[in-house]
Amino acid sequence: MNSKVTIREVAALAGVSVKTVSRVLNKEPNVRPIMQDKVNSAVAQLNFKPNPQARGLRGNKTFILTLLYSNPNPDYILEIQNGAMAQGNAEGYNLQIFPCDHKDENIIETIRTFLDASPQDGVILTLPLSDNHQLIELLENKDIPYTRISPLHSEHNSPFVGSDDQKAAYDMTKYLISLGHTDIGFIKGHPDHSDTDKRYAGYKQALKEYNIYLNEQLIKQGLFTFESGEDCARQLLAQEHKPSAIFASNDCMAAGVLKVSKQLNLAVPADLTIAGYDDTSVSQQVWPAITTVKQPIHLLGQIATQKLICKIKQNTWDEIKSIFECELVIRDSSSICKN
Amino acid sequence: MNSKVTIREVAALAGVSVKTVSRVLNKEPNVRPIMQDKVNSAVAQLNFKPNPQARGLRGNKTFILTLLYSNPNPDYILEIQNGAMAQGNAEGYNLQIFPCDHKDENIIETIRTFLDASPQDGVILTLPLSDNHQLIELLENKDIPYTRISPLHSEHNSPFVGSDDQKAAYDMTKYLISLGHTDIGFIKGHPDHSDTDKRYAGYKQALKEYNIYLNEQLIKQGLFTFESGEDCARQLLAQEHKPSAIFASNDCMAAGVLKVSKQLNLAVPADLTIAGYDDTSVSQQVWPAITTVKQPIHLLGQIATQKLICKIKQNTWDEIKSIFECELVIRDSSSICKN
DNA sequence: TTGAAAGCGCTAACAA
DNA sequence: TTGTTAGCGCTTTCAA
Repeated sequence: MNSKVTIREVAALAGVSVKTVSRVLNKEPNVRPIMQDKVNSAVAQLNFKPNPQARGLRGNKTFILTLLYSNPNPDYILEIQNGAMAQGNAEGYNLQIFPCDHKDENIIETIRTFLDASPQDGVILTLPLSDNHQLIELLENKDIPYTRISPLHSEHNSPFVGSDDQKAAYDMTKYLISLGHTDIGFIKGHPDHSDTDKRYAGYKQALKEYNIYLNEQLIKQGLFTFESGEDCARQLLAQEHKPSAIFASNDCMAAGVLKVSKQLNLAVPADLTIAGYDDTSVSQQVWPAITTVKQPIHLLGQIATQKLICKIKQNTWDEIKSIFECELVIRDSSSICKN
Repeated sequence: MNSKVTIREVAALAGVSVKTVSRVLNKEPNVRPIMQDKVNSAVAQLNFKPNPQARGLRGNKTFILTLLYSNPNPDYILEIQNGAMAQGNAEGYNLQIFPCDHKDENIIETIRTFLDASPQDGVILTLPLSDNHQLIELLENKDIPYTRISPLHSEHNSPFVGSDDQKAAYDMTKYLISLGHTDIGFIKGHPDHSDTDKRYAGYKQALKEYNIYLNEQLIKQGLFTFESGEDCARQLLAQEHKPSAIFASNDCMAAGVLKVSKQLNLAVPADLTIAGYDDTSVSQQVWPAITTVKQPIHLLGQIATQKLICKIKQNTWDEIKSIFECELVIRDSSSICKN
């Protein structure tokens, strides 16, 4: 399927041995500049592209990275994917995907089969797979390099990236407090996602800092789905002591809150301030648009990939972890508390 | 990175030649069942997985399919991707992705470079790339098998899949007419997408069938974006002769229409019926939820992949094209015309 | 600094 | 029906 030019033809045209061509291609030392020029011009003239399969076969490399995901949020995944692709491509790697279902009991076996059948140089894990211990053990046992995006803990000295969810949730809560809200409902995310705890921690931290009593009645357990957002909102708004603001752990759930508010004839933001998390398209496309937190998702995908490639090549020293700041995106669903 | 067991070890354990192992692995004829059993048990015992790279190098195959996309709709892409993955995986192929930007002037060069550097067995094209003639020529010249999803025309006898957009838009328009609407605004999609024309044709077809005059004032050119939906809605609703229903060519734009209606204090669906297209998450997460058209996206990805693999293997005869029906998803944004 | 030859794991061609 | 041998395109010995 690829161009038919081989290293032998390049060598012939350049008047050198194949090994010299190989050396130039791989930027190995100990080649005289004159030779390099000869080779480079032959390469250019023939439009030669080394065959990655052959390279891989010999060197046990594939130049393929795999993104493993099991996440219902397409905006998130696609942005991670694009970030990973951008970085990988820049460094000569291609990106393979493997969608899986983290609720599947046999997920580990499925992934094991996949890994056995599809050689790759490394794997990128997204939530909630980043926190799957069995999966991590599998990768460790198989000695496959991997990076994780937004895991809860560091493990086995493997590189990871994340965004400072706790700080972002803290900032958002502080922002809501600055608007005069003190009865701030909070909808937690899915218990399987480590993000859930970090966001909740940020919320608590802000309340504590401002000496606001943590009212358990205002905390509801969501599942990151629209429906769970609705349910929690109904519970929160049915209580005697209603919150004047609700901070949902993601945009989907915030959209659910918005729907319920409208059904209950609560004006947003006049009667109820709503905040979400993730800055997904839905947060912009509802009305009023939802105030939210924007994670640097593209960057997470990019840096995760960079770290992975570093680990694969083992040739440059790299920080094991990188945590990035999020930013608040203030939209129309939040305003000063009228009480 | 893969298991270290080679075909030679299997041959040794089974007491046969490597070629016989190879024959069994590839299900070639002319091997006695006794031999097959020997080989199979040795394979199982050693947990042998043939190395795809080596296989590929010899047979000039990679068992990798590439999904080329340049589409701002993450819900759509991810669903295509999952469908393609499901099918590919079932047939022993892996899926690689290559996101690109169809507005980039150098897109063809970018793709050419990618194709040269990354061997693959075939390529899947999504809109709007499915209609890019230069790209198709490139693939034809390089003799790389490809399938296209939802292209406007058939070309070079290459397989494609699509959904019957015209019929779906026709059905939706008919449904709106059945509710008593006659002044039905229509917001077209991006002119670069072939879907745009098909959906518009369906709209016109229904009007014609019901002898409803096609009022050019009610037709607006959108761009598939939320903002363009807003703009078109503002134009439509500022006119003296307002539509009682608006059919937007996708959900994003329909969400824009919904926003504008609310800003203009028009109740939906009481004062204005809204319909979208695509059944993306936003259509479910706004309130009221938007009546829309659901394409069998997963299936499109799946069948496109199936056809591609057929073409690669050239061993089974397969219909060059498959067109699937869409279904209407009636939600809360549509109701009987009160006039 | 350069090159010849061996071989990565597999399959195609040919021979037995 | 089965096995032997060559070689896919590249990189890695190891020798010059």
